[in-house]
Amino acid sequence: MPELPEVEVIRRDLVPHVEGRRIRSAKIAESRLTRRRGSPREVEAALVGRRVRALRRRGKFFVFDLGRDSLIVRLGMTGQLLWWESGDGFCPDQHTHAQLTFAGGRILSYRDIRKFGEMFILPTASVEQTLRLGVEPLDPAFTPEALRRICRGSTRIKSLLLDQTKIAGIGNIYADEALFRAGIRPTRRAASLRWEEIRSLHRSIRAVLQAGIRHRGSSIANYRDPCGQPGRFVALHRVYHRQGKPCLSCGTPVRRIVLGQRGTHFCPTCQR
DNA sequence: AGTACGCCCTGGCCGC
DNA sequence: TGCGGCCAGGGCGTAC
Repeated sequence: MPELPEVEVIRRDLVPHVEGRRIRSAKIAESRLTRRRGSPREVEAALVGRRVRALRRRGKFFVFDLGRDSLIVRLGMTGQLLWWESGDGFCPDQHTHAQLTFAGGRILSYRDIRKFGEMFILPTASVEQTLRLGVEPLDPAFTPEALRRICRGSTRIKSLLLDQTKIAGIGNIYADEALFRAGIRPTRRAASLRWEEIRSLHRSIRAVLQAGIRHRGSSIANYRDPCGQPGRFVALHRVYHRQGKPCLSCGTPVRRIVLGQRGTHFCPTCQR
């Protein structure tokens, strides 16, 4: 399940390969991929012959800047971007739904078992307004004050962390991990957080995302980097998928509840 | 405005 | 061994 850290790791791995390189051919074999906007043929046509000027990230989205247009890719639950060339072992299978061949012959494949991901073209100038994403949590603009402004209303703090229009890039894993590190129960109403708790949560969000990047992401099931390698951060999870196991701080069994249709993990002793 | 629920989709797992 | 049924869950649409 790629969240901000996984997308950032993939982006950094791909930048030296794709930036400045021209797309020689494009094949999109699964029409579901382009469901948000355009058709596979239209997306292919917008890609062929274009040069990747920059590869950026916005929340959980990749933004391939092609000049006037940008290619937007979101991995959903099981999407993978794989960088390879013929002869190095990778073999496209029935889950490989798109393939971009770059000048020089190397290939960027999009593989996605559950097809929750998507791929579409936007005019570069309208990317920001179309994606409608909140603040980047690793950007200097994300201050404790900014978090406090977001923490309004009666929504539960975990649901708020998952709301991409408020903060971009946090998913289920990093939300649970950030709340544990901040000692805040996921069911707390956002507006009830005290200033000290907001500052602590702000620190925790940034720390957990940076740790995720440092350890090359969390591989629960399907996450792989562009070379097919899993991330290591899962070994450092303190609550996520640890239900029933002792809390690493106090020994209380980690509890799992469902909140906003999401599995939610927390320590009932450490998180108040 | 917040929350619940169904939908998309498939592999993995459980029970029989 | 095999098969039906359920579950995971990001984001979106719909309903209350």
